[in-house]
Amino acid sequence: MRYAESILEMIYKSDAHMTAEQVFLALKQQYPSVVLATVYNNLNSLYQQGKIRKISLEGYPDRYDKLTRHDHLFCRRCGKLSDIYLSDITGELERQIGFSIEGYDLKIQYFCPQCRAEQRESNSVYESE
Amino acid sequence: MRYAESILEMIYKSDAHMTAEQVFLALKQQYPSVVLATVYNNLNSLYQQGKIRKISLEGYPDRYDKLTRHDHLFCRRCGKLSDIYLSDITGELERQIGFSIEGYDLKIQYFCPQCRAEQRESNSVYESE
DNA sequence: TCTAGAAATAGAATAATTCTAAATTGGTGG
DNA sequence: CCACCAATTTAGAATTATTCTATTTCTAGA
Repeated sequence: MRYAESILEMIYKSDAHMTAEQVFLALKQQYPSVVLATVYNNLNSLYQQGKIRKISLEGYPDRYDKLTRHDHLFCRRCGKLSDIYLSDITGELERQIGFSIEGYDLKIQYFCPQCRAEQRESNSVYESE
Repeated sequence: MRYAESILEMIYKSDAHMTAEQVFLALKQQYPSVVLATVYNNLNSLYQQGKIRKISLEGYPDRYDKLTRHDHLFCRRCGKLSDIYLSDITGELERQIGFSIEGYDLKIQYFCPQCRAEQRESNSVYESE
């Protein structure tokens, strides 16, 4: 795992929700010989060890994220993902469920301001269902 | 949208978190001429109209689900997805965030009892990190 | 009945991810 | 210092899910 440390650091320093491809491109700057499959190997291994998060978004490639507690806003229209810091509900969940959990992903669906505006526009012309 | 009603009904009657492929196979029983692309078209259109949920799981194809409020338990090891009924926190989220949302997906990561057992087994032989 | 628009079909294309096999690396004991 | 082993990386093929394009079929209204 020659690259695991660099990848981990990269993910923790950024809040860009990087895809494997993006991690690959960034890593390539430092290690030009690295290939995409290696990045996938490393990311999967880090994920399995529970050192990073993996975020699946419908219609977009998987993204990797730090474990640092935070939640996500996901725009249903343009797919934009942003961080939002809400209080940690792990304890509450465990109490309700009755056993311990590894964590949770809270993805809040909304329409970002921009998409909201564009939607209003199109509605004013044709009244869609 | 000849099939939209059937698909919607199928999703609402089942709690199997069906993939597009599974919906396709089930629909084929009734309409042998239907093709997978049509199922994708219908599912996407239903999703865009906000009539069904789409669940993305890392490493598995997308699944479709009813809107009926419920949350998910996702086994980090075997990928099994099960429903869990926790109280609706939409109002609370909106209050914390300050604007209205379309909904939310709460995916709780855990190790299911079976995987928990298997993990204990392997740990008893080799102490892994 | 004719026409237009919407949806379905067929199958090719794309994109993300995994897999396989071979080469490389790093560490260990002789 | 060398040989060996296991783990990792590399290269590129393969797989899988999903979308796209072009063509055909369907349906409702003129």
